[in-house]
Amino acid sequence: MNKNIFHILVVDDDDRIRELVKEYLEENHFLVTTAKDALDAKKKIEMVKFDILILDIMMPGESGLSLTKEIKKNNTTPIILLTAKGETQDRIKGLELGADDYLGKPFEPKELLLRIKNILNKTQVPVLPEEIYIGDVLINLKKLSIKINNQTKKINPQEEKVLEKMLISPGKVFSRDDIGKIINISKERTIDVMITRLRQKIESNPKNPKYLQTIRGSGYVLWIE
Amino acid sequence: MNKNIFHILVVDDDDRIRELVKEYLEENHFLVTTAKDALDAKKKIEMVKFDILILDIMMPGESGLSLTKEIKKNNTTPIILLTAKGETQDRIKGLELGADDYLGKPFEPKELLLRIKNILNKTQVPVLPEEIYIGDVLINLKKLSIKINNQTKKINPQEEKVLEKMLISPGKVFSRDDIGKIINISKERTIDVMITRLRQKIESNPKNPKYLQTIRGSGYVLWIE
DNA sequence: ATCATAAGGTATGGATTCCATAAAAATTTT
DNA sequence: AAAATTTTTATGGAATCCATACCTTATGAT
Repeated sequence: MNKNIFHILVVDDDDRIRELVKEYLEENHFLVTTAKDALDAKKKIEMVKFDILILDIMMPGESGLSLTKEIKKNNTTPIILLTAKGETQDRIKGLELGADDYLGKPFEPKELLLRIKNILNKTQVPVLPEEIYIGDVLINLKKLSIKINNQTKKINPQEEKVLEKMLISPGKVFSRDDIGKIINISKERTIDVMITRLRQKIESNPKNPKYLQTIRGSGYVLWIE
Repeated sequence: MNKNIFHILVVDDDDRIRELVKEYLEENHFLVTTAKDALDAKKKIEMVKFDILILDIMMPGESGLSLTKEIKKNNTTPIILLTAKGETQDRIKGLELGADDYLGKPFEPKELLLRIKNILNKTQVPVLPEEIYIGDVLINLKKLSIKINNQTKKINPQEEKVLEKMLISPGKVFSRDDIGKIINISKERTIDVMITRLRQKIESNPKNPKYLQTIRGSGYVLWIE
């Protein structure tokens, strides 16, 4: 029952907002699809089962409100509406039509995230604190820094991405393929190299790794404690 | 016009919630008063001008909805309602009666904080002392001066704005985008230049910054040990 | 135990992206 | 208009990325 990846559809005619939201949510471990108008959205909704829909109310063509009504007829997918600031009427209308929450533009991405989590019954979305200890290693994902034996090392963005995923699912074996998907690499050796580098940073004895271990034939695991 | 301390009234019949919210908001630099029912609340509203009211809908005696209606008659103070989970009707009713936002119980304190900040138009500025030491650097934001190695330098208004935000959230990574928003700039290089200048003022060795560090691929951090 | 082979580790290098900063140009303040 | 500040531009340099070649280690068949 525990789903790992939630799929969100973001519908907004403003390219900038669409991309911004997409990026932000992807950073936070959601799978994101976008649509630029109601028509586009409906097509995609037919094809894919989304976990949440985020609709802008003000759009050329069919409005978000109208779309909400239509969708809710035969679909219970939660909907969050984006409303222009101060448009109380829209908000009320939206809730009446079955929207589950609304957010006034302009909004903080973080706030959107909170509302999404709220709808998903909290806790389900993996959230990593900014600073994480594994054993005696202190990892700061935002600052891309790792403190070990009282010295601070830096990790690279790619390394961070992989490390982050592994931290979300410690103990899970990541195949090279899995890792390749995370950072868009296909060559196996390349992935090895990256693991090597990571080891040099998070292991006090990289040759004999304590945390980032190899599972021969399968891939790599992060062992925390 | 810049107010430093915002005063919030929390009205809830549940002692535990009242205290929890109070503590949390106080930690976040708000002044908090509580009331345990509508009557109590009205007394206090008469005596003090609050910046935000947080009302529980379900209370013995007069309900939060009724109280909202009453208050909004002769008062524009923003109101956030706390509604039981799933009580869509209450939410709609609340908004119709003039509430400014709602939050379903149970809620994350952090989320409440976000909504409060939203209502306060994000102007809420945590108070910084006029003079601040970071390491051996003495920063005076009002005077735009920086004392380092016994010599005093001047910072410019733009630089001050950015430095101030970073001082409020030391350790937080500011993307160029974040910084751009602070001083209304979009060109990335421009922001770099400004960071360079700031470094020349607050770092004893600007080429190898100790406080104002680059997070490649992400932005900049102020590191106050 | 030995060996052949499969699997994993790493040093190196070219291409690329990202950042620092000097210097000039534009703008605002005085 | 002089001075101060801010913005743009150009350039060099540094960090990161990906791939490849070569080396080392683990494993299982004999």
